[in-house]
Amino acid sequence: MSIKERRERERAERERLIVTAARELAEAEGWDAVTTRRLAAEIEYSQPVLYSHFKGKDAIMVAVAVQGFAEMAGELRAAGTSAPGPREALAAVAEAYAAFADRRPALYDAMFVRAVDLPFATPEAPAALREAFASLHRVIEPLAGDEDPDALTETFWSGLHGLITLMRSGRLRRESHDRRLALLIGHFSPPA
Amino acid sequence: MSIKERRERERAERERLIVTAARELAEAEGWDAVTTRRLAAEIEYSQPVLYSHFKGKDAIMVAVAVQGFAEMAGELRAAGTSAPGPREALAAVAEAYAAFADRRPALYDAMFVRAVDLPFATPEAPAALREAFASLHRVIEPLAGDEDPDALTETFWSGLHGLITLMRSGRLRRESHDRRLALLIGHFSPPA
DNA sequence: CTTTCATTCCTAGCAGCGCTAGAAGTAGCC
DNA sequence: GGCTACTTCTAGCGCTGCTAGGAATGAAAG
Repeated sequence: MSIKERRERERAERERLIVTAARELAEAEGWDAVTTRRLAAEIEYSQPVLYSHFKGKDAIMVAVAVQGFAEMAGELRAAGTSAPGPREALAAVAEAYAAFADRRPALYDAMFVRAVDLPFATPEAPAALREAFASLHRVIEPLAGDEDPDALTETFWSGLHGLITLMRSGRLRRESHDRRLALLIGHFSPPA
Repeated sequence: MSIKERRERERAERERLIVTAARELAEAEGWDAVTTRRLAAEIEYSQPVLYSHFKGKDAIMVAVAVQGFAEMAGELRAAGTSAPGPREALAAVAEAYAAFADRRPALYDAMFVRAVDLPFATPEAPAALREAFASLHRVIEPLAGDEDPDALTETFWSGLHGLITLMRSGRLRRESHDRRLALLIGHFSPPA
């Protein structure tokens, strides 16, 4: 049995290598630069090897996205707990979200813009994704009043996502990002 | 001179034909189906003809997007004027925006998701685009209070855009769209 | 009416893409 | 050492956006 185990270990190792290479290539040059040929060269195997691990290029992007969810969940969680009041907590999590998107644009793309073969608003969604959403939910809920906390969280999230994607595509000026973010936060916080 | 004029007229006609064909193909089957070969076949000319009118495929998408801005501007303007109060006006325009995006997903994509070779937050932006934005601005301004109306409009717009894109990519459940939209509107309206 | 010339347009092809069939090589087992 | 099963590679398919170079067209000149 030990031979088989070793092989499975090596296989898993190579799978990690693929995901890491894809992520690094995407972060360095964008997802358009991540072609199956480039990726194969990077891991020093031939192209078809990729397809013995993943169904296709999209599946590789999904794997990268899942890594991203885990990281984001950690950062949002940290941001949410170290705040004095509910209003500050919301601001901290929102800013952490925006900072993550800004620091890891390619990762954010894989998570929220490109890959779609991923269950989102269901219990089958990846645990890390549900956890990241929960961090948002946790800081929204105390401010929900008589409103539906789930829908409110989704709405606030949409606001963040819109700010980020429109800014990144050059449709919103970067200079006024902080002002817009503050406005969004303000409009989802109690009236002072 | 008349011969040259006739030719220019025919050329302009063919250019319209290209844009229309691209738009119809995109709306029927999505932008992935709009290949230069498909498009050339649709207008019954060879591929290179497209490149004598447009720099590339992206430029064709930009032309389609500009058409979209004009239509959206008209619809938003109409929605904004036929409302009794400022709160209702905001709701009407927001719903018109969401309805447009829902009815013409491919067009919305060209306008706000894909094509990027287009000046946005500057005076050089297409007139129709600035007009569409102005319709949003017009209904936000009365509700701005002491806040910056420009930044507030951009923030509200981001909220709409986020709702739409996240829903369309399957990341938000369609059933609760109305509830989210109402929450967004409510949080940018006076406290009752 | 024919020839010249400029313009328009098409055929053919390049380099790249995601993906896959089938051959070649490698490793474990008897 | 020889057989078997698995792994990995080479080669290629059909597609993409885009372009060079030649063929056809039609207006102007003799």
